[in-house]
Amino acid sequence: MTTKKATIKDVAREAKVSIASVSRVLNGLGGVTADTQDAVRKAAARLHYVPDSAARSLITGRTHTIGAVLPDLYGEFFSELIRGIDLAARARGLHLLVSSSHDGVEDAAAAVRTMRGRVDGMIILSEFVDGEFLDRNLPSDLPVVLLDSPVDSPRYPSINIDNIAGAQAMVKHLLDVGHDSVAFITGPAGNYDAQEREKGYRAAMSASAPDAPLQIVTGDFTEESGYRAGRELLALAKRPRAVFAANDMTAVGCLYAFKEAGVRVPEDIAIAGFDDILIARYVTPLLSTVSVSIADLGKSALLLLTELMEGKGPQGANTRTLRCDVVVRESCGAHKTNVATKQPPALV
Amino acid sequence: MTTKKATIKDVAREAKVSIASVSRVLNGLGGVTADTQDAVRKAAARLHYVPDSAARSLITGRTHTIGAVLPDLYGEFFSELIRGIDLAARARGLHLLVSSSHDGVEDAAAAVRTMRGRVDGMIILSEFVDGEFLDRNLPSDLPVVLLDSPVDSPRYPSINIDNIAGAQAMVKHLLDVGHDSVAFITGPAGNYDAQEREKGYRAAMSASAPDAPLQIVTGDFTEESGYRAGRELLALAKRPRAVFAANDMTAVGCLYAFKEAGVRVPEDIAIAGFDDILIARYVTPLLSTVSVSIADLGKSALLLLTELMEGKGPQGANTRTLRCDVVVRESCGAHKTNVATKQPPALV
DNA sequence: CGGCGGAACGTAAACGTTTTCATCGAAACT
DNA sequence: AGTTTCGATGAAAACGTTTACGTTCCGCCG
Repeated sequence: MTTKKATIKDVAREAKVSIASVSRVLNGLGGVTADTQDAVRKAAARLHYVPDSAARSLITGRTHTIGAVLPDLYGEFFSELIRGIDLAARARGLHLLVSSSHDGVEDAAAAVRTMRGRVDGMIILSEFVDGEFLDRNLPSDLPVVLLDSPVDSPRYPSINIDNIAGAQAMVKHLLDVGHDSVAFITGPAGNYDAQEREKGYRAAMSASAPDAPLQIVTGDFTEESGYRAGRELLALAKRPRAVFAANDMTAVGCLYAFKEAGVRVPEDIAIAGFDDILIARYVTPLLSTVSVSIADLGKSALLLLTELMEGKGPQGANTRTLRCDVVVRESCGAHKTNVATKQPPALV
Repeated sequence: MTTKKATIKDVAREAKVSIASVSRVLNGLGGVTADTQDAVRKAAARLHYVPDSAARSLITGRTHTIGAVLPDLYGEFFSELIRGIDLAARARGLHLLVSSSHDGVEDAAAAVRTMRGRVDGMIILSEFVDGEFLDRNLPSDLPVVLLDSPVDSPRYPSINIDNIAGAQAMVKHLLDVGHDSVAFITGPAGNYDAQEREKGYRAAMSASAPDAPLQIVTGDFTEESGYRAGRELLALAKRPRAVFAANDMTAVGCLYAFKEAGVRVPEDIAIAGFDDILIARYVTPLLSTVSVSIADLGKSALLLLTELMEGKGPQGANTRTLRCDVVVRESCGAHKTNVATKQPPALV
């Protein structure tokens, strides 16, 4: 329809006012007669005027865009995380610039740097970033919120999942149900979440079953590693009564190993995971796990970021923690109270 | 570290040259002595200079950003789609601005409009858009690629999944295996994909089993609707030998309905779905389905978009179609000759 | 030796806004 | 009525780039 793109000058001419007045009207700054407002609005509509965001950014220094840096976009976790961020961002009129799939620290640095100047703030979830990394790659005045990061610096507030408490609660649950020995399948060596979950396992064991031996086999968050770990556990002289895996995919792999060997779950060995991925509701038996409200994580992150962007320093603690909940299904061998949990997640 | 943000002027002063030369060097335009180049590069590095993208966009009219408009970000499909787009975009040095979760046509229009001027091109997947919608909400010179859309306009090229062929192939497979009657569970009434898949079903039936009755029950892509549809099918006087569901979630719901009723799958009734979601590999029996390379869809879309952005009109047809493949697992009751080897190592 | 072409580089205009400042008239005090 | 105050408005500067256009200088050919 529009032949060329209309600028603020065109609108001013059309409305027979100055460009300053047009700007005032369109930004709702006040100090303009109702008549002028009307004239400007009409003219703008007539010309299909849309303010040029580049010019606006140039002079105001704000982009109304926030950046999300993630290690990947695939999988439930990131998918839902970014959805939570996007929803909260749109509610505030902010755009979302995403960047993912960083193979190494250099790749991540490049991603972060190219976002510089294009965003008003960033939400970063990456194993590669630490305080020094940020100091080096970002302007000191750019608000940043870290997700799921061990960094504890006053300059960079972070929001973490309460892995320790969640893991601890699940292991305690397994013990309470009557499983006197609980083994643990670890996650990748360097992974922060995995380390925290192991801490929770150790804490629960030493608190509730100080005499039971600690049985720990290594995994790496993949289903395959869970399968291997399952076979390893079966080969043990003294089999554990229950297994707590660092995440759900590992638990599922372990489950298949047991099934294959004819070991019944949960009658012979109980299994529990962490994350509450969708699959947990579709395997047989239904997988007990620890659930995290990932969308909430994204939303909280964006909220904190906007506070930062509005100049409010991080109020209160600079590290917030997100609660997680034990979800009892079938695989942990507890009484089958709530089977209704296999419903798909209709809405959030 | 840096006290203030350095501008091109600062670099020019530091290197004792003009800003024009700085620009030339940094953009690799040539016409500059090796000496000057060196001086500029050194100065820029010393000051941690990063060009202001807003100023650059203002004068060049390019943002090096592409926008992705999706109905949602949740679920495997969108998750992987956006990942494919992001990967391809980064490979070309383009940024990705996402916008999702549009409840209605007005919401979508607002999203599309606010992106105007912030992006060099857009990839749109939305049931709300048609040619008229785009004409109304977008500048006529903005390159756009439509995904999975019935719009067939020379101005707006689109990339579609070959739903018809995929559905047709799957239904033919079910018939070939020996199931003489195949029922169909539909998707949401207005959904384009769902309609195409139904067409495929009808085509296969009339081609390979013209005498068999068409048994069609309605669903809406949700697991619950599949469950209801399953019960409906069981109540039928003449039960079908096989069921083809418009998507995997529906198929899974149907599967549960059968299981609950003591009907064996695939011995009593075979089931097949569409999409090849992750869950298809975890239900019992393993779900046969039609797989689509979603990441490829995203990648193709971005490729086409970049061609458009570089001025090349849509070469060849303005509608491209992406192939899909029948994945034979257990639920369709075929002989387990070709158990695809791309499965996770779990259940064998 | 004079003019000429071209390479290297600088000056300044342009991009489309926001915002400060000045101007002007009218309303509101004394 | 004179002065002040204030609200509405416009002119112009500023934001940080890219780029068209000059300028300078050098080597080269006639």
